[in-house]
Amino acid sequence: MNITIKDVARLSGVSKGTVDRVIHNREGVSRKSREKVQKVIRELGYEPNVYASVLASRKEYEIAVLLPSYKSGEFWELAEPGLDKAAEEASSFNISIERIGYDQYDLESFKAACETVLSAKPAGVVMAPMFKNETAVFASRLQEMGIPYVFIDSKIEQDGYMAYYGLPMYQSGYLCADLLCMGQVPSRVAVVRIIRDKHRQSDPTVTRRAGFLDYMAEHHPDCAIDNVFIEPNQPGQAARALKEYFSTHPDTRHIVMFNSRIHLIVDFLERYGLKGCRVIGFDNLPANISALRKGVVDMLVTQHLEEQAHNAIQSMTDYIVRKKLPLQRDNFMHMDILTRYNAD
Amino acid sequence: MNITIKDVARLSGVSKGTVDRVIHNREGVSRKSREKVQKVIRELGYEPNVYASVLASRKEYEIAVLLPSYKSGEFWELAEPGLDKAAEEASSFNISIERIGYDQYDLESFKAACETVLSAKPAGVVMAPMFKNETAVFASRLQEMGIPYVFIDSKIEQDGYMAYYGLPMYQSGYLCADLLCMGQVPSRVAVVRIIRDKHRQSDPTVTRRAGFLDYMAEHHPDCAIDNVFIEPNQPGQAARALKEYFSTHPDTRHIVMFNSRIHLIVDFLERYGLKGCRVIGFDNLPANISALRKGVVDMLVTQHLEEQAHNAIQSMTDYIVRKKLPLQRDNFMHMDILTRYNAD
DNA sequence: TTTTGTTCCGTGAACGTGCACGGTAAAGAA
DNA sequence: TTCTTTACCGTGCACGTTCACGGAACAAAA
Repeated sequence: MNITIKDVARLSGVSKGTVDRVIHNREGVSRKSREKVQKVIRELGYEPNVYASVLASRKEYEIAVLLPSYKSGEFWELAEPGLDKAAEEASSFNISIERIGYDQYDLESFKAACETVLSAKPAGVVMAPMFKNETAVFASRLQEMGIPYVFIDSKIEQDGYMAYYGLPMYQSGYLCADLLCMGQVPSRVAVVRIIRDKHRQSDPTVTRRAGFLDYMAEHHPDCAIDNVFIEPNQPGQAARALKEYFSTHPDTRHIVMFNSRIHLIVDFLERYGLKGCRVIGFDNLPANISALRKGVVDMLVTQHLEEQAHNAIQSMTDYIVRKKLPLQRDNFMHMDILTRYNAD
Repeated sequence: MNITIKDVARLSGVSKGTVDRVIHNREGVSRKSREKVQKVIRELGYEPNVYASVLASRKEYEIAVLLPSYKSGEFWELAEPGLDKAAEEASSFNISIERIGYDQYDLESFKAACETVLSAKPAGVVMAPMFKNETAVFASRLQEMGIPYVFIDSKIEQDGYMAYYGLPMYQSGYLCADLLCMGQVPSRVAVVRIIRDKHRQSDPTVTRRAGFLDYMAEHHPDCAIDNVFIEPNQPGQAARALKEYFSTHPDTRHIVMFNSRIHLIVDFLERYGLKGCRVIGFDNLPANISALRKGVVDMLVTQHLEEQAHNAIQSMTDYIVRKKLPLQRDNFMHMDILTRYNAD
């Protein structure tokens, strides 16, 4: 039924050992034999049996996953289920998943994490580029060592990555603006931002905000866009900042936040009781979902981080096991709109 | 490293042949040996190596997929990518996917398809129940023959199915109503329906409509709900029916359709040029997406049919290969909201 | 007693691949 | 000539299963 290495060997007039050498690009084969074998492989459309291969080779591989560490309920936790699932699938190929975390606000910790990864000499790396420059440096070092890597969430403008799985950030901002304006065109929008993010070099939310602002400029150029800065680590500060803002702009009825922390302002919204207010945030954190259910937040635009992680690792195992590159290098995944009625 | 059948055999004081017999519930093992082996397997946490197993067994399995046949661009075509993907994954386990189509409006063709499936004696069946009663009959016959089956899209109230992958129909109607009313509360809504569907016994859209009507009754009891019936096979008839409706109700500004055919009314909408109209439909057919892009349709509530198909087959192969039942029997998958800005 | 049957169980050859090992032939060196 | 080196290549075991085959032990029948 299926073509085996033996068939290839027979038709090439060599032994399966030689065919094996050709398949794995090992030395010890004459030019003539190599070409003949390659020809037969092409003609027969021979594909090695992955399972026999895994069974026979006792090699163990390691994929390093380099993502920001997180506290429970934070954005990056959403990747966890995808990593788990992928880890289970990969384990049957003798591939293990090694997770390395770092503080996404501390460049030094990122550098240290990179060193850890490099010294482990993994078979592949999955990462999210939080620091633009340092990621570029790290990427080129990986390339030198011949280690393939894939990006998730966002990517840096650079060649050499094997794949990218993420969502179109710009469009997500654009979409958010469209949803915000649906049915009731605002005259004034409050954009709540995190102070610490003001000076970050590479923040996906920057692109997202650009999409938002472009939509507003195109469709509702007269609408005023106000920034309200809050401090995530000081509970209560957010409420105060917002209270101050609303005391000077009592007619604002539209609020957005471009990062995953819309839940930080639910306390304020609940207590202050702004009615008829439309609130839109991003990402399906448990806290955000419950705000949605309560009706404090109207909509969430979400991505499937767990799917991104899963696909990333899957493409990596596919490469390790059968040297197959993914069909597309850049994979933009769909974004979902969540309301209280489809938050499940 | 890993526990093999040999380890189990050694510790049970029998040969690997006997262990194999125990694992596969074959006869020819004394009660004593069987219990001893089972005990050792439990204690060691032994799990058979799937790949060695597939390699050694030259058995071929077949999964029958029983879905309505479709023309290009119709709803059921959306399952195709998921079936393809699953077929490829399954093929490495010597499992092939056999697709059997039937006319979803013709009971006899469904019965014939069922017979085809039964006579093929597949290892498992994946199906969508279009005809309630006949599906129940078919299901019980499968059960007699010991063939497991899973439902996608919708299910019948009956025990014995292995799994179900679908979306919460009722909630999707509820959600649709919420989206329709967002920002601009309607006084009158036009529900466009297919004449042929009026007398169907089991139509998912019935449940969907119920969710919609409940929402409207709860939130906007004064809103009028009008039915407009159209005939899908007579192009032009839809436009005429709608024109007639709008001549008597010129103030209607909200239109919904609960099946996947919102694209049938784009011609009318474009030509008639109703402005400020909010139009919501279901399912991401290419024609619907393009209507979304054109701005004729405002929103689509969609399910991931291809994911449902994929999961269904995957759970079936998992059962065939390693006798593992899915974690959950009923799997409600998420519904997406699509606007022109996240239709990708 | 021998024969036949039954129940239980072990043996060993596959499945398709990877890889260590060793062997052969040709060419060059002594 | 004989020995060494080099380049190439085949052989055979291992991976963890499955399953056909046949053997052992015992009981029942002749």
